[in-house]
Amino acid sequence: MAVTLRDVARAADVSIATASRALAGSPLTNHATQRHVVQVAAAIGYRTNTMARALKTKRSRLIGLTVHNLENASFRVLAATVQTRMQTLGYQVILSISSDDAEQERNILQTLVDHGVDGLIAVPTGANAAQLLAMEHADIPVICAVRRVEGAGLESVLAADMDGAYAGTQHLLTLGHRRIGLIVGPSETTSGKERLAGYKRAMQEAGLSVDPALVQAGRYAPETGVAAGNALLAMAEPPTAVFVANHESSVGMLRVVSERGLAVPDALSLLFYEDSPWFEWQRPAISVVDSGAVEMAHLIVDRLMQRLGGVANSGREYRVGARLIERASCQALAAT
Amino acid sequence: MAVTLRDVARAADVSIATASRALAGSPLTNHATQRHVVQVAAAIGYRTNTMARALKTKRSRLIGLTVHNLENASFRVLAATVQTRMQTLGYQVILSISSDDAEQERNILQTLVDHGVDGLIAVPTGANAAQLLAMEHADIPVICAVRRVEGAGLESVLAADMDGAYAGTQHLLTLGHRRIGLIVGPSETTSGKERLAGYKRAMQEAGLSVDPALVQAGRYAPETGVAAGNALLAMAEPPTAVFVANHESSVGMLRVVSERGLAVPDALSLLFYEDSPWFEWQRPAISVVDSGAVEMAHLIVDRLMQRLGGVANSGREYRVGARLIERASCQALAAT
DNA sequence: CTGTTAGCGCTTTCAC
DNA sequence: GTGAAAGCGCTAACAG
Repeated sequence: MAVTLRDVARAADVSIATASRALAGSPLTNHATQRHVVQVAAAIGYRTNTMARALKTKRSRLIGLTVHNLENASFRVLAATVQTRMQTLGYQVILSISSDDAEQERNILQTLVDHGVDGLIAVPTGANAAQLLAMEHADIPVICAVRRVEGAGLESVLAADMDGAYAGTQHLLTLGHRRIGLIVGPSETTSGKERLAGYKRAMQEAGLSVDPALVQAGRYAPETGVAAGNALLAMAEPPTAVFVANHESSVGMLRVVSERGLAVPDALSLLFYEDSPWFEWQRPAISVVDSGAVEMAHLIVDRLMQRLGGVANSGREYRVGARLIERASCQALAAT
Repeated sequence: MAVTLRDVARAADVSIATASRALAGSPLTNHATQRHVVQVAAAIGYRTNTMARALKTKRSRLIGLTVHNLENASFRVLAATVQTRMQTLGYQVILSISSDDAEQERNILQTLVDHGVDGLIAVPTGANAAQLLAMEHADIPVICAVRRVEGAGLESVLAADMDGAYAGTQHLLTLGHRRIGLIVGPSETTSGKERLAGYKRAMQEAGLSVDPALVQAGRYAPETGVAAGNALLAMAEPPTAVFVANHESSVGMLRVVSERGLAVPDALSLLFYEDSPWFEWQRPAISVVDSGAVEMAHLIVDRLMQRLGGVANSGREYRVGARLIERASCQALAAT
């Protein structure tokens, strides 16, 4: 059997209550006994039983983290960063993968509540607003990450997708490009919608009309990249630059470019979205609009810690600014 | 306050013990009362408090999972697969990232024990054998994944790296290649050592001597790929095929090939290790020796469930066979 | 088959 | 400042 507080108390010749206080560093303890107890505890290898403590205090020092998957770079970085930081803050994270499925998410949330998590960081599917709200109501702070839950008043930290797409498009515009292809996510998704809006805004501000044939929306998958890329490059008057604002389809686009033997950036400028180690090592290295997954993760942890510390739900939405990383895949359009 | 077993008992007009049994589906319960209790419990929204149960039963239905990072494809797949399957089996997973650091691993293991995990799946650093053994001793089964802990007698499921490298090399040999470059991991790592051994065995069986200049060992990082790739291709008599058995350096090698303008597979055959979506979408699609991360993950879960079910530690080492996936990057060497 | 009872190991009033 | 005692919500003997 493991050594319990009772053993510590006995060994230190104090009451179990005093032992508890001493270990908790309570201010109502004699400094000398305090040190003594701590020392004895260490000597006999005492470890406080988290289950017992959780049962008593209703604080498990566990937090839940749900993501759609671990393949997407943002989610992966989120998972790694959140777990690493929470660990140093004395919390453990229970990871769950929802596959962006509402039903699965529902089960996960229930289980997480059952396990008494103190807080939740969720990349939500968007479909379980009521349940998320119930958690908040049960004093379990929830922070939405990357995606938002419409009208639930939950704190969320998101990427500044509209600004990012705007900045990316503008970069291409500044380089002299006029026919700029866009490959983007489905318009049902927030990021798909917002990135498209950013692109349109930049185009319009530049006095350009948006050619519908130039914007290709599709699932976040490599296949989208090849279909959209081919559609774009097969046009009678193809774009001189393509902005792939759909991370997963980047590979697909890369394949199309290689199959068509197009030289980047001479024959075609390429700009991707969300950085990945691959892009930097690619030849030519790919310029990207990075959405700041690491920074988002940090902000998320900061927000959760505030909430865990007792700060009320601000219901606020935070945005982490995108950043343009110029590498070698975009070139000024040669003057005609 | 949440609804407790006491509330269920009261509402169903039975004792708290009977309620407990009924909910647990104990065979010592009248079928009618059983159903009644279950029904009442559902009606009033009862959820068993896992902390209380854990305190009593010493079973938390939590398992620990430690990986070096989430970037490596094998670890990532392991994490995703393990969590998904364990969830369906009624367990939650506490994820921890060790960064392949012995000290961090030590802290993590301690914390996991403190949280009362029922079992552990670890990609070990190899440095904390004693602690892992102590866990086994404390009736917490541990399964080592991907890496082994030397002489600890822990159950491990590993990739068949020697066989994989052998098969890969042989594939190239069969294609007529004689000068085959190898980029491999550090010889301090099991996989580095074993893959090198597999390569050597294949070469020797083919009656070829191993040219030391043809084998380049280095860290699992892109940089290794460019350094090693350049070293190989700058040789007076460069290899006609390169086997990159160091996953992380694949990108680096790809860059070198592209910078040198080498046509794959015409001028150089390329074979990678551990599959990644990128390889399939690359043009030409890259052939790989896949180490079967998904299969490993499943076997790991199976083993852990056995152990959790009471089966004793077999101390056995399992190997999941590698599989050659032929795509378009390897070509028969043109007859001279 | 069901109820009573005794804790699991800890925190936290409440007295002293 | 310290101790005694009362549970947190649950399971598991032990009786009946």
